[in-house]
Amino acid sequence: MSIFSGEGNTDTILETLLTYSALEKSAPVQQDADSDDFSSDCEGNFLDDFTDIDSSSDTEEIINPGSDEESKLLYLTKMGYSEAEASVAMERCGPDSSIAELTDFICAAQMAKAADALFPVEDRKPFCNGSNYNKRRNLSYDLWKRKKQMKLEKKLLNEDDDALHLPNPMIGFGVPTEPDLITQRTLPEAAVGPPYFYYENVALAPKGVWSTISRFLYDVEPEFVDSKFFCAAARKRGYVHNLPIENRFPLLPFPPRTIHEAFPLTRKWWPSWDPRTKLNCIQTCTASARLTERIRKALEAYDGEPPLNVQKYVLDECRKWNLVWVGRNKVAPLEADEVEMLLGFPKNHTRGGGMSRTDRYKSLGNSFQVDTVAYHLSVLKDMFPGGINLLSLFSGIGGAEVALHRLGIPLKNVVSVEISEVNRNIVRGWWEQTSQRGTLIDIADVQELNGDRLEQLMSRFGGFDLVVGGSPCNNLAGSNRHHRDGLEGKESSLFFDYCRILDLVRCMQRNQ
DNA sequence: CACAAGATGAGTTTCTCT
DNA sequence: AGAGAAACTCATCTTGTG
Repeated sequence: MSIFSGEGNTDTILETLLTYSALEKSAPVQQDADSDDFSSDCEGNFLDDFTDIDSSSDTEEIINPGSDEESKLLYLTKMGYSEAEASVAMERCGPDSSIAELTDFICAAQMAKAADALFPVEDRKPFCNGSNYNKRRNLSYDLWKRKKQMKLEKKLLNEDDDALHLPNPMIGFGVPTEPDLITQRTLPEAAVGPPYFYYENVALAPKGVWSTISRFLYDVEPEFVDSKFFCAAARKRGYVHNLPIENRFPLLPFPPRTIHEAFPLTRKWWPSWDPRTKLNCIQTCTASARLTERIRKALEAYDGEPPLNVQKYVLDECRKWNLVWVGRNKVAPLEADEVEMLLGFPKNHTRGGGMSRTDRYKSLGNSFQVDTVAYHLSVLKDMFPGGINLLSLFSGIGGAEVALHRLGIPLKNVVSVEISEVNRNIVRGWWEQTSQRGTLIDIADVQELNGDRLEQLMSRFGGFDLVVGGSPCNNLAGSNRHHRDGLEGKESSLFFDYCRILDLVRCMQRNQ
């Protein structure tokens, strides 16, 4: 079994990583904080380190004892990498590879297999070779053994990263409506700004994804928050940021927090057997007219309450498609402007500008919940009374910009990177409509934002105060039947561009 | 071509019931 | 506790229509 599972995107990721590590600073993936630049001084340390390692303990195969290869192997294992990882890396990178190249390779490999890191043992197929009696006799034993092994691994895994378990209730360090509030945390030293950064993605990503994200973002513990504590719709998201968490304040007025408050007219038609008070997560697709018609017909056949099986069918569909009651036996999907309101955007924010109805739902479904994000960003208001310079990656329809604006934090200079032209139009339109006095620069492709371009922008603005980004979730989201490939997926791997750019900004800002 | 509708589960967490 | 059921999820691909 190869560490690279053959998905074509790993090359690109590797490339990104290599440019990223070429910055000659401590890579955030690096586990040992004490070795800042191991590529230059590791050579001298080889033999010293070599002596105090018990080389016979866990080596399965000895390759040329005393050779350069083995020294590297030991060095890597001492750095905390497994022996398997180290030897694969050496095999792939060749005998003359430096330690830096090897660690780069390993971290790319770890990343590439993050999704299936759950059960790293090779496929056990207890009866792969035909059908003899003995094998059949062993079947139940094998199954039992396998089950036991799985249980054990699960247990180990759980104990291993229980720091990344989703909190229940999902309130992160706190939300305005709940009493439990954490106001103190200690950030890893490497994470302390400037600039401040704020990264977002779906909370329910495949296993291992969030620990990878956290590892790449200076080991900052993600804050998992469900936006149902801020509005009438659920939205479970993880946020990794280095902002202070004391003295946060919410946007006012509070948005409606139940379906009935948000849509008072639905109350009249809401059947008693539909217990929902919150909507589910707003997604990118919406129910068709024909589905609502099917539901109407299913209900029409009954005078009073429909039988339980019909209730269940209707409720399941309502939950799946976020339908609300708009008439007798009539359900309907949310209108786009209603979604805008739920997510905290101004009405008609996504209207016009070349947006089709489908586009509108898609852009909204991919966006921030403004009140949630604003609550986290609110701490910036007192710190930057004169306004901030913002670097906004994967801006979408400008959730971060809207949040800061609604908080009353002036936007001095905003560099916004967004691939979709209609989305850029939306943000541009909003920018002009709200009479912003700062400068908005939009860039289509993150790849365009290389060191030179950043240097040019930063010298013009004097650096960035905040780097915001919610990288694509396509390959992480549960709704994706086809390519839920994890962080190495085609779109979701852009996360590593967020890291690359954030790192560049931090590095340049520090050296100015 | 643009747009809309319909078909397409799995992976995880959370709830429920012994 | 723990096994099984239920609930939930920032989606993609193909087809139809104008």
